[in-house]
Amino acid sequence: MAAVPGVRALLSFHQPGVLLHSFCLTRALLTSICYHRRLCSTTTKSNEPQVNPENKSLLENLNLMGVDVKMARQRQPGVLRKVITNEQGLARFLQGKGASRKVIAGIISRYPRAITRSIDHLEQRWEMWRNIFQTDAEIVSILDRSPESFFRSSDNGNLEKNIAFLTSLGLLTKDLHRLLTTAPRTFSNSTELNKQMVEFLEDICLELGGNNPEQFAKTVISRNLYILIRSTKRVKKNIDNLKASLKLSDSELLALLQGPGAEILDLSNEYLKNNFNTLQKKMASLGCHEADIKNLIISYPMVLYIGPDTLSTKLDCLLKGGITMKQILEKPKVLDYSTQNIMGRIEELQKVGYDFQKNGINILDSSRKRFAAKIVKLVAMPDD
DNA sequence: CATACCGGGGTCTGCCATATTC
DNA sequence: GAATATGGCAGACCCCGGTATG
Repeated sequence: MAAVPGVRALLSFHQPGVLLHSFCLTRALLTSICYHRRLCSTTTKSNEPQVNPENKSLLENLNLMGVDVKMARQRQPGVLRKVITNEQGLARFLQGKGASRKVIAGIISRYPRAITRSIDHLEQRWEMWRNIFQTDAEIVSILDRSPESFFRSSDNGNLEKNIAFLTSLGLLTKDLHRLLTTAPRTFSNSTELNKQMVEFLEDICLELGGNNPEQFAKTVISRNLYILIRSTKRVKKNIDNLKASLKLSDSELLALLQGPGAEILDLSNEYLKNNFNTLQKKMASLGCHEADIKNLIISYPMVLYIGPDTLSTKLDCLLKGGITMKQILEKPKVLDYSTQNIMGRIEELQKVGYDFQKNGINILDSSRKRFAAKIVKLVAMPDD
């Protein structure tokens, strides 16, 4: 089917003609001279070309396709020196899936090795992705977003094993869909690597006295879709740090990890530690006790996800609006909303004379729709 | 009926370093 | 020994609504 035009394109664009050949020699010579000039102080070796020349017809081809060749060269220089490539086939293939010229050019610019994949390979891989996605368009949008996720591995067998493995964990198609959408790299990991993370999570569960490690791993993964593209080293360090800095018991930690705590496990170690320290300082300066900090983090670990600056301005914004730290500690979910959103709401509420002390702050933790509806009512009946 | 509680959902790559393969 | 394959890293929230409850 599509393989035929692919092959034709391949042939028509890479005929090793005489002109091309002589160019290659010149190019090779120049490259070799440059190479030696740069390294002459340390090298006194042969005059054979050390680096193959770039494939001129390939470069022309890519230029015609609108590929950013400079970018491609910077990322994967070796690809541009290959004699046989499949850029035309790839382009046709992707076009057939609904990708625009611009998207295709962007894909090749950012991940040049894509043009080394055969049509058969592409079709097979696409089919496997299509088992999880409803439409080609969804896949195209992910390739546009992150070409590397799709093209980095040439091992379709491994992809198949990954899908089988993830399914065997009890993840449903719906979960796989979310996983592949959010963290497509997971599927290009070696199955071994994914297994390591799952086993690591299961071990953690057992160490902490849990009795359903499989369920634990599954829960953590579906709560934090990035887990599988992080190193076990990183996740382990975060868990250790949380345990130590919060002085958690095993069962407390277990509950935290399979609960809302899963969401912060993939953060970089330094970032998480740093956020913890700033939060601690900030809260201490606001008169909170150590227990308050622990409670806050256990009930709302996402507070550690928020960067120091954001968190600081957000808290200040709430306090300035007449809300107390005690209220925030009781309803930490208000911190979920953007500072801008909170600020706007506080302003609107002040206009209608809303009393946070009397009515609480739950109103800040509601959807736009609900908030707007509430405001309408408050305007109509400002007293109650 | 309004609100409080609670859980779910979207989204997140592009680069560098090292290992492996050809 | 090059090109490829794979692992790892830093980066850094916000929003919605079903449903129990009172």
